[in-house]
Amino acid sequence: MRKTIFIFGLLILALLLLFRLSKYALISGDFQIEIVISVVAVIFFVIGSFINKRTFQKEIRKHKTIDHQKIKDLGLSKREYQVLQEVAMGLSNQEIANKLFVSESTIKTHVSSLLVKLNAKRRTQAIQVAKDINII
Amino acid sequence: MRKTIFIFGLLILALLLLFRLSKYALISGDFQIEIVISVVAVIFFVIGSFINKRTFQKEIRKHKTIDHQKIKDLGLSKREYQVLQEVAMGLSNQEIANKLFVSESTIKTHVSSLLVKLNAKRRTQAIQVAKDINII
DNA sequence: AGCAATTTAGTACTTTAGTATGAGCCATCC
DNA sequence: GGATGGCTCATACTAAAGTACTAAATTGCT
Repeated sequence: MRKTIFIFGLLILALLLLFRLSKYALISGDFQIEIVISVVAVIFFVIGSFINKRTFQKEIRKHKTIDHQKIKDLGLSKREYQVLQEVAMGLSNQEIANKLFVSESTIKTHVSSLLVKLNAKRRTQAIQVAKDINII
Repeated sequence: MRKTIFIFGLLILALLLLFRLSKYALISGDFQIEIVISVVAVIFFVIGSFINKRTFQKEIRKHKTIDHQKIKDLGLSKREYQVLQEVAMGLSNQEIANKLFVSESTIKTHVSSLLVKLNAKRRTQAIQVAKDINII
Protein backbone atom coordinates (compact mmCIF):
# COMPACT_ATOMS: atom_id res chain seq x y z
CA MET A 1 0.00 0.00 0.00
CA ARG A 2 2.78 2.40 0.89
CA LYS A 3 4.55 1.44 -2.29
CA THR A 4 1.48 2.24 -4.35
CA ILE A 5 1.17 5.69 -2.76
CA PHE A 6 4.85 6.30 -3.32
CA ILE A 7 4.67 5.32 -6.96
CA PHE A 8 1.62 7.47 -7.64
CA GLY A 9 3.29 10.36 -5.86
CA LEU A 10 6.23 10.01 -8.18
CA LEU A 11 3.88 9.84 -11.16
CA ILE A 12 2.15 13.09 -10.24
CA LEU A 13 5.50 14.71 -9.64
CA ALA A 14 6.73 13.58 -13.05
CA LEU A 15 3.58 14.91 -14.66
CA LEU A 16 3.96 18.33 -13.04
CA LEU A 17 7.58 18.42 -14.10
CA LEU A 18 6.54 17.62 -17.64
CA PHE A 19 4.06 20.50 -17.59
CA ARG A 20 6.80 22.93 -16.69
CA LEU A 21 9.26 21.51 -19.16
CA SER A 22 6.79 21.38 -22.00
CA LYS A 23 5.64 24.90 -21.40
CA TYR A 24 9.20 26.14 -21.34
CA ALA A 25 10.11 24.12 -24.40
CA LEU A 26 7.14 25.42 -26.35
CA ILE A 27 7.61 29.03 -25.34
CA SER A 28 11.29 29.03 -26.04
CA GLY A 29 10.50 27.50 -29.40
CA ASP A 30 13.25 24.93 -29.22
CA PHE A 31 10.86 21.98 -29.61
CA GLN A 32 7.69 21.26 -31.45
CA ILE A 33 4.52 20.04 -29.78
CA GLU A 34 4.87 16.71 -31.59
CA ILE A 35 8.12 15.89 -29.87
CA VAL A 36 6.82 16.82 -26.44
CA ILE A 37 3.75 14.65 -26.86
CA SER A 38 5.81 11.75 -28.21
CA VAL A 39 8.12 11.86 -25.24
CA VAL A 40 5.21 11.93 -22.83
CA ALA A 41 3.57 9.03 -24.66
CA VAL A 42 6.67 6.88 -24.55
CA ILE A 43 7.29 7.64 -20.87
CA PHE A 44 3.78 6.69 -19.80
CA PHE A 45 3.70 3.69 -22.05
CA VAL A 46 6.78 2.36 -20.30
CA ILE A 47 5.37 3.22 -16.87
CA GLY A 48 2.11 1.44 -17.69
CA SER A 49 3.94 -1.67 -18.84
CA PHE A 50 6.18 -1.69 -15.81
CA ILE A 51 3.40 -1.39 -13.23
CA ASN A 52 1.33 -4.04 -14.96
CA LYS A 53 4.30 -6.37 -15.07
CA ARG A 54 4.81 -5.98 -11.35
CA THR A 55 1.19 -6.71 -10.57
CA PHE A 56 1.12 -9.83 -12.69
CA GLN A 57 4.34 -11.24 -11.33
CA LYS A 58 2.92 -10.89 -7.83
CA GLU A 59 -0.22 -12.78 -8.78
CA ILE A 60 1.75 -15.56 -10.36
CA ARG A 61 3.88 -15.87 -7.26
CA LYS A 62 0.78 -15.97 -5.06
CA HIS A 63 -0.55 -18.95 -7.00
CA LYS A 64 2.68 -20.87 -6.88
CA THR A 65 3.71 -20.09 -3.32
CA ILE A 66 3.67 -22.93 -0.83
CA ASP A 67 1.28 -22.46 2.07
CA HIS A 68 3.46 -22.86 5.16
CA GLN A 69 0.51 -22.15 7.43
CA LYS A 70 -1.36 -25.09 5.96
CA ILE A 71 1.60 -27.36 6.64
CA LYS A 72 1.50 -26.40 10.29
CA ASP A 73 -2.26 -26.77 10.46
CA LEU A 74 -2.02 -30.31 9.16
CA GLY A 75 0.60 -31.09 11.78
CA LEU A 76 3.21 -32.19 9.27
CA SER A 77 6.63 -32.50 10.86
CA LYS A 78 9.80 -31.32 9.15
CA ARG A 79 10.84 -34.82 8.20
CA GLU A 80 7.40 -35.81 7.01
CA TYR A 81 7.28 -32.79 4.75
CA GLN A 82 10.70 -33.68 3.40
CA VAL A 83 9.49 -37.17 2.60
CA LEU A 84 6.36 -35.76 0.98
CA GLN A 85 8.48 -33.71 -1.38
CA GLU A 86 10.52 -36.73 -2.41
CA VAL A 87 7.38 -38.79 -2.89
CA ALA A 88 6.05 -36.06 -5.16
CA MET A 89 9.26 -36.25 -7.15
CA GLY A 90 8.34 -39.82 -7.99
CA LEU A 91 10.91 -41.62 -5.84
CA SER A 92 10.32 -45.03 -4.25
CA ASN A 93 10.54 -45.57 -0.50
CA GLN A 94 13.92 -47.22 -0.93
CA GLU A 95 15.24 -44.34 -3.00
CA ILE A 96 14.04 -41.80 -0.47
CA ALA A 97 15.64 -43.85 2.30
CA ASN A 98 19.00 -43.78 0.50
CA LYS A 99 18.71 -40.08 -0.18
CA LEU A 100 17.97 -39.23 3.44
CA PHE A 101 20.34 -41.84 4.90
CA VAL A 102 17.69 -43.76 6.85
CA SER A 103 16.09 -47.18 6.49
CA GLU A 104 13.13 -47.99 4.28
CA SER A 105 11.11 -48.78 7.41
CA THR A 106 11.47 -45.20 8.54
CA ILE A 107 10.23 -43.86 5.24
CA LYS A 108 7.29 -46.22 5.39
CA THR A 109 6.40 -44.89 8.82
CA HIS A 110 6.60 -41.31 7.57
CA VAL A 111 4.57 -42.05 4.48
CA SER A 112 1.89 -43.80 6.53
CA SER A 113 1.45 -40.82 8.84
CA LEU A 114 1.51 -38.56 5.79
CA LEU A 115 -1.38 -40.46 4.29
CA VAL A 116 -3.37 -40.11 7.50
CA LYS A 117 -2.66 -36.40 7.84
CA LEU A 118 -3.40 -35.67 4.20
CA ASN A 119 -6.44 -37.92 4.29
CA ALA A 120 -5.21 -39.98 1.35
CA LYS A 121 -5.31 -43.69 0.60
CA ARG A 122 -2.28 -43.82 -1.67
CA ARG A 123 0.86 -41.80 -2.23
CA THR A 124 -0.41 -40.70 -5.61
CA GLN A 125 -3.51 -39.29 -3.95
CA ALA A 126 -1.33 -37.61 -1.34
CA ILE A 127 0.55 -35.85 -4.15
CA GLN A 128 -2.70 -34.67 -5.64
CA VAL A 129 -3.98 -33.37 -2.30
CA ALA A 130 -0.68 -31.67 -1.50
CA LYS A 131 -0.69 -29.86 -4.83
CA ASP A 132 -4.30 -28.86 -4.38
CA ILE A 133 -3.67 -27.12 -1.08
CA ASN A 134 -0.41 -25.57 -2.28
CA ILE A 135 2.00 -27.22 0.10
CA ILE A 136 4.26 -28.50 -2.66
CA MET B 1 2.83 -11.19 -36.00
CA ARG B 2 0.09 -9.61 -38.07
CA LYS B 3 -1.63 -8.61 -34.89
CA THR B 4 1.47 -6.86 -33.63
CA ILE B 5 1.80 -4.90 -36.88
CA PHE B 6 -1.87 -4.00 -36.73
CA ILE B 7 -1.62 -2.76 -33.16
CA PHE B 8 1.46 -0.68 -33.82
CA GLY B 9 -0.17 0.78 -36.89
CA LEU B 10 -3.10 1.85 -34.76
CA LEU B 11 -0.72 3.32 -32.20
CA ILE B 12 1.05 5.47 -34.77
CA LEU B 13 -2.28 6.55 -36.19
CA ALA B 14 -3.48 7.55 -32.71
CA LEU B 15 -0.29 9.47 -32.13
CA LEU B 16 -0.65 11.42 -35.39
CA LEU B 17 -4.25 12.15 -34.56
CA LEU B 18 -3.19 13.47 -31.18
CA PHE B 19 -0.68 15.77 -32.84
CA ARG B 20 -3.38 17.36 -34.96
CA LEU B 21 -5.83 17.61 -32.10
CA SER B 22 -3.33 19.07 -29.69
CA LYS B 23 -2.14 21.66 -32.18
CA TYR B 24 -5.69 22.67 -32.92
CA ALA B 25 -6.61 22.75 -29.26
CA LEU B 26 -3.63 24.87 -28.35
CA ILE B 27 -4.01 27.31 -31.22
CA SER B 28 -7.70 27.76 -30.64
CA GLY B 29 -6.89 28.37 -27.02
CA ASP B 30 -9.69 26.19 -25.71
CA PHE B 31 -7.38 23.93 -23.74
CA GLN B 32 -4.23 24.28 -21.77
CA ILE B 33 -1.06 22.37 -22.46
CA GLU B 34 -1.44 20.58 -19.11
CA ILE B 35 -4.70 18.99 -20.10
CA VAL B 36 -3.39 17.83 -23.44
CA ILE B 37 -0.36 16.22 -21.88
CA SER B 38 -2.46 14.62 -19.15
CA VAL B 39 -4.78 13.08 -21.69
CA VAL B 40 -1.87 11.73 -23.70
CA ALA B 41 -0.27 10.35 -20.55
CA VAL B 42 -3.41 8.53 -19.46
CA ILE B 43 -4.05 7.10 -22.92
CA PHE B 44 -0.57 5.67 -23.28
CA PHE B 45 -0.53 4.45 -19.71
CA VAL B 46 -3.63 2.43 -20.45
CA ILE B 47 -2.23 1.20 -23.75
CA GLY B 48 0.99 0.12 -22.06
CA SER B 49 -0.89 -1.76 -19.37
CA PHE B 50 -3.16 -3.45 -21.88
CA ILE B 51 -0.41 -4.70 -24.15
CA ASN B 52 1.61 -5.96 -21.22
CA LYS B 53 -1.40 -7.76 -19.83
CA ARG B 54 -1.96 -9.51 -23.13
CA THR B 55 1.63 -10.64 -23.33
CA PHE B 56 1.65 -12.03 -19.82
CA GLN B 57 -1.63 -13.86 -20.19
CA LYS B 58 -0.28 -15.56 -23.27
CA GLU B 59 2.84 -16.68 -21.44
CA ILE B 60 0.81 -18.04 -18.55
CA ARG B 61 -1.42 -19.94 -20.93
CA LYS B 62 1.60 -21.34 -22.71
CA HIS B 63 2.89 -22.75 -19.44
CA LYS B 64 -0.40 -24.29 -18.39
CA THR B 65 -1.56 -25.56 -21.76
CA ILE B 66 -1.32 -29.29 -22.42
CA ASP B 67 1.06 -30.16 -25.21
CA HIS B 68 -0.98 -32.30 -27.59
CA GLN B 69 1.93 -32.56 -29.98
CA LYS B 70 4.05 -34.13 -27.24
CA ILE B 71 1.36 -36.69 -26.57
CA LYS B 72 1.45 -37.77 -30.20
CA ASP B 73 5.24 -37.77 -30.25
CA LEU B 74 5.32 -40.13 -27.30
CA GLY B 75 2.87 -42.42 -29.05
CA LEU B 76 0.31 -42.32 -26.26
CA SER B 77 -3.00 -43.77 -27.38
CA LYS B 78 -6.33 -42.23 -26.42
CA ARG B 79 -7.01 -44.82 -23.77
CA GLU B 80 -3.54 -44.67 -22.33
CA TYR B 81 -3.79 -40.93 -21.98
CA GLN B 82 -7.13 -41.33 -20.25
CA VAL B 83 -5.59 -43.75 -17.78
CA LEU B 84 -2.66 -41.40 -17.24
CA GLN B 85 -5.06 -38.64 -16.23
CA GLU B 86 -6.79 -40.88 -13.70
CA VAL B 87 -3.47 -42.05 -12.32
CA ALA B 88 -2.49 -38.42 -11.83
CA MET B 89 -5.72 -37.89 -9.92
CA GLY B 90 -4.45 -40.40 -7.39
CA LEU B 91 -6.74 -43.30 -8.23
CA SER B 92 -5.76 -46.97 -7.83
CA ASN B 93 -5.83 -49.38 -10.75
CA GLN B 94 -9.04 -50.93 -9.42
CA GLU B 95 -10.71 -47.53 -9.10
CA ILE B 96 -9.71 -46.56 -12.62
CA ALA B 97 -11.02 -49.91 -13.88
CA ASN B 98 -14.40 -49.24 -12.27
CA LYS B 99 -14.51 -45.73 -13.64
CA LEU B 100 -13.76 -46.81 -17.19
CA PHE B 101 -15.82 -50.03 -17.00
CA VAL B 102 -12.95 -52.39 -17.76
CA SER B 103 -11.00 -54.95 -15.74
CA GLU B 104 -8.04 -54.18 -13.52
CA SER B 105 -5.85 -56.23 -15.87
CA THR B 106 -6.57 -53.84 -18.68
CA ILE B 107 -5.57 -50.86 -16.56
CA LYS B 108 -2.38 -52.64 -15.56
CA THR B 109 -1.54 -53.18 -19.20
CA HIS B 110 -2.16 -49.54 -19.98
CA VAL B 111 -0.13 -48.35 -17.02
CA SER B 112 2.76 -50.61 -17.94
CA SER B 113 2.96 -49.25 -21.46
CA LEU B 114 2.57 -45.76 -20.04
CA LEU B 115 5.62 -46.29 -17.85
CA VAL B 116 7.64 -47.46 -20.83
CA LYS B 117 6.56 -44.55 -23.03
CA LEU B 118 7.12 -41.97 -20.32
CA ASN B 119 10.38 -43.63 -19.34
CA ALA B 120 9.29 -43.96 -15.71
CA LYS B 121 9.74 -46.71 -13.15
CA ARG B 122 6.68 -45.95 -11.03
CA ARG B 123 3.34 -44.28 -11.52
CA THR B 124 4.41 -41.44 -9.25
CA GLN B 125 7.38 -40.79 -11.49
CA ALA B 126 5.11 -40.95 -14.51
CA ILE B 127 2.99 -38.20 -12.98
CA GLN B 128 6.08 -36.07 -12.40
CA VAL B 129 7.29 -36.59 -15.98
CA ALA B 130 3.85 -35.90 -17.44
CA LYS B 131 3.59 -32.62 -15.56
CA ASP B 132 7.10 -31.65 -16.57
CA ILE B 133 6.38 -31.96 -20.26
CA ASN B 134 2.94 -30.37 -19.94
CA ILE B 135 0.76 -33.24 -21.04
CA ILE B 136 -1.42 -33.12 -17.94
C1' DA C 1 15.43 -32.66 34.89
C1' DG C 2 11.31 -34.26 32.79
C1' DC C 3 7.60 -34.37 29.54
C1' DA C 4 5.97 -34.30 24.71
C1' DA C 5 6.86 -34.70 20.12
C1' DT C 6 9.85 -36.32 16.65
C1' DT C 7 12.70 -39.49 14.40
C1' DT C 8 14.30 -43.72 13.89
C1' DA C 9 13.76 -48.78 13.18
C1' DG C 10 12.01 -53.27 13.42
C1' DT C 11 8.62 -57.47 12.52
C1' DA C 12 4.83 -59.47 10.37
C1' DC C 13 1.32 -59.03 7.51
C1' DT C 14 -2.03 -57.50 3.60
C1' DT C 15 -2.73 -54.96 -0.36
C1' DT C 16 -1.51 -52.69 -4.47
C1' DA C 17 1.61 -52.11 -8.30
C1' DG C 18 4.15 -53.67 -11.98
C1' DT C 19 6.20 -57.41 -15.42
C1' DA C 20 5.92 -60.93 -18.81
C1' DT C 21 3.40 -63.37 -21.86
C1' DG C 22 -0.30 -64.95 -24.65
C1' DA C 23 -4.53 -64.34 -26.83
C1' DG C 24 -9.06 -62.71 -28.73
C1' DC C 25 -11.62 -58.82 -30.91
C1' DC C 26 -12.22 -54.95 -33.87
C1' DA C 27 -11.45 -51.11 -36.97
C1' DT C 28 -8.47 -49.27 -40.46
C1' DC C 29 -5.28 -49.09 -44.11
C1' DC C 30 -3.01 -50.58 -48.09
C1' DG D 1 -7.85 -59.96 -47.27
C1' DG D 2 -3.96 -59.77 -44.57
C1' DA D 3 -1.22 -56.69 -41.83
C1' DT D 4 -1.30 -53.27 -38.21
C1' DG D 5 -2.37 -51.02 -34.13
C1' DG D 6 -5.33 -50.36 -30.33
C1' DC D 7 -8.21 -52.32 -26.65
C1' DT D 8 -9.42 -55.92 -23.98
C1' DC D 9 -8.54 -59.72 -20.48
C1' DA D 10 -6.26 -63.51 -18.15
C1' DT D 11 -2.59 -66.00 -15.51
C1' DA D 12 1.39 -66.17 -12.80
C1' DC D 13 4.77 -64.04 -10.88
C1' DT D 14 7.88 -60.40 -8.35
C1' DA D 15 8.32 -56.03 -6.29
C1' DA D 16 6.79 -52.24 -3.96
C1' DA D 17 3.57 -49.99 -0.98
C1' DG D 18 0.99 -49.68 3.00
C1' DT D 19 -0.84 -51.21 7.94
C1' DA D 20 -0.37 -52.19 12.64
C1' DC D 21 1.88 -52.60 16.02
C1' DT D 22 6.21 -51.92 19.43
C1' DA D 23 10.08 -49.48 21.00
C1' DA D 24 14.41 -46.97 21.52
C1' DA D 25 17.03 -42.67 20.82
C1' DT D 26 16.78 -37.77 20.02
C1' DT D 27 15.23 -33.18 20.34
C1' DG D 28 12.77 -29.20 22.08
C1' DC D 29 10.71 -26.88 25.59
C1' DT D 30 9.40 -25.35 30.33
